[in-house]
Amino acid sequence: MTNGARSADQIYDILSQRIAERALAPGASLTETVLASEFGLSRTPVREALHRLAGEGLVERGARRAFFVRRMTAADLSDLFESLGEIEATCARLAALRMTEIERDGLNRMVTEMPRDYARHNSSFHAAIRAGARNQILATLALDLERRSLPWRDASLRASAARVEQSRLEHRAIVEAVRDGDGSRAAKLMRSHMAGSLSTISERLG
Amino acid sequence: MTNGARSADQIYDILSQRIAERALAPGASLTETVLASEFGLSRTPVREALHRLAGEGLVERGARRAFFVRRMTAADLSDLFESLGEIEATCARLAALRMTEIERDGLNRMVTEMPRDYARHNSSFHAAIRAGARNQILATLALDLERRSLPWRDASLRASAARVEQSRLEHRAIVEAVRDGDGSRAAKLMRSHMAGSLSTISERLG
DNA sequence: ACTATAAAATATGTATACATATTCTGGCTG
DNA sequence: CAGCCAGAATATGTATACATATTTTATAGT
Repeated sequence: MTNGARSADQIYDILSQRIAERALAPGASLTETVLASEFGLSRTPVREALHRLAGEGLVERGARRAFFVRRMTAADLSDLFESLGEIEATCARLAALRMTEIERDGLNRMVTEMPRDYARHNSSFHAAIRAGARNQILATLALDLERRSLPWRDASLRASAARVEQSRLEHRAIVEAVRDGDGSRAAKLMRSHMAGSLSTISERLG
Repeated sequence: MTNGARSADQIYDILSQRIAERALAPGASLTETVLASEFGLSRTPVREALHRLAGEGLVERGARRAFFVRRMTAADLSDLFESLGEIEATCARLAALRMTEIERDGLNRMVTEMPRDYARHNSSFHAAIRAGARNQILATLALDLERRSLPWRDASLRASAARVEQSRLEHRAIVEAVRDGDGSRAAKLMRSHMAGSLSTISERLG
């Protein structure tokens, strides 16, 4: 995620990360010339990075066509989180139909062991499901939406120990459905798992 | 779809359409300088359009980082069509849960009348379902994937009268499920409807 | 003839200057 | 004082020149 020979790619990665971490807050302005001098480059690669971010919905344009970090309404956020949940659910359904026995066993081992780093574990779990779905495009869409949703997640909720335990239980239930080859149950469980994991930030919507 | 004040947008629209119509065949090279002189513009807006097309997967890069119209393997096509089908199915499920009575009645009228222009009718039908799903992001994803799949559809199949009649029946069944508020049935029917409508071109994959 | 190597060709990557469009500001006018 | 019009300010849009990277081609040596 962090490399690309071209300066434009590096700028894209850096800005993308800053937005995800909210080092660049929603509504912050991103002007080509300012960024160019900050990075010690010309406007050209900065411009390319900004257009790319705009195409992915992380950045918007307003007066004087200036770029700024996207502000989202509650409805926008709801749509975004729901979309991500639906796509992950679709992947779970397909994974239930398509994973090999070996993959199913691996997935099962993953959720029965006690994870040390939950964030990492969670990421691996979802990656395994997406891989099991055998559809590169759906996997890419899920990753894009996830990145797009990062600046809007409620970090405090993620950290909660109770929430982590709850998530572990949900993961296990999903894996059980996958092992049974029960696609629609896997999808349903994944949908509600995502709905619970993703939570909007009610205050300061941008 | 055809307007945008900026030259870069116009170039994007034109190239996008040419690729969809296969006026630019898969594998055709798109060099910035050639296109620039063809459009009577400089490389800058052409460059922007090409990068945007590349980001959407219509165009790829190869030797010398040159751009060319994307070639797809059978597996790529299968993933693309499946993704589109799954997202439309998701929209159908949500529409079954969320459409108003008025919308359901409108949808029902749409599929009981005999359409004069089937392509137009089909497009309206899917648009209505997407609108009923009440999720702007899913709707946009569906439109993007549809545009991306256009160059690869088998036109001969679409024209078939038998196929049109079959589609009409499938539309009616979907509407029935939507009217019943039966989301999972609507999704299932939409999924198989899409699988039947979209067909890969086995010869000349690019 | 074949291989290695260096130079040319070719396409994009980047920098910079200028064009254009839109907002903001200030002063004029009613 | 309100409203409007002109011009400055500001940000992106476009054009063009130059840099860089990679592939092709030509050539020399064995």
